Amino acid sequence: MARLLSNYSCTNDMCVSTGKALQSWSNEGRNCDSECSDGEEDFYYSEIKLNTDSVADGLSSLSPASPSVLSPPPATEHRRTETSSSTIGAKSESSSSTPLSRSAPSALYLVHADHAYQATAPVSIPSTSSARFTPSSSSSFSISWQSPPVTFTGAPASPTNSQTQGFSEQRSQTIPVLSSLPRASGSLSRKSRGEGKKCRKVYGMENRDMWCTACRWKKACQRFVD
DNA sequence: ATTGCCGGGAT
DNA sequence: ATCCCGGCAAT
Repeated sequence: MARLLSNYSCTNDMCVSTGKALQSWSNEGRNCDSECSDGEEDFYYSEIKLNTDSVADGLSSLSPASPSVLSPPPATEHRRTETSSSTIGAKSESSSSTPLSRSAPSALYLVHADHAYQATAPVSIPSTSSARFTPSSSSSFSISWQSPPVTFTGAPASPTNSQTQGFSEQRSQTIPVLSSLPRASGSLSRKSRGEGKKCRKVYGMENRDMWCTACRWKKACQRFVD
């Protein structure tokens, strides 16, 4: 984590802020929370689908120098561009959008991490894709997360086609179900506290910048609501 | 030891 | 209002 931070903030000289490296980092990560809180999931999901394919492709052909596929500038740009439009806009932009960033190890690492989470979390949702997207094969990359975040929320009635559906849709479906039936299962209701995995567990400490706002603030998680 | 989150503090 | 952490309970 330490190295991550150091790489992260000081990679470009945008860490002008004195000791607030960590903070600026987390903020920089994604600030579109107020507006994207809802579209957030959507955004992720779509990106994921796309990335999954890209990754797969990249893996199969994996050219030594094909960042265009593995680390699509748009994706990265998406997250950072807006943020910096106020003060460090010029700075960060120039440093992050320049070809240099692509060759910069830190940048690469960063991108990898991003993809890792993006690819893993959602990827584990579908059961079919996992067949060809085995963890072992992905290990060649840098993905090493826990598997399936999703789950039993709809376990009893899992058959729901929550595969192609939008994330938000899936949720709206899941919630009602959850509130209407599973609450009473005596055997299964043995979880008094941490119901499912929350942002922290799913994304991990190193990706703190993609937790839901509440989780970042140590408040009750609002993404994986119980 | 880790995780989720209340209560409270800082801006 | 936004952002974060100390510290606790539950695990």
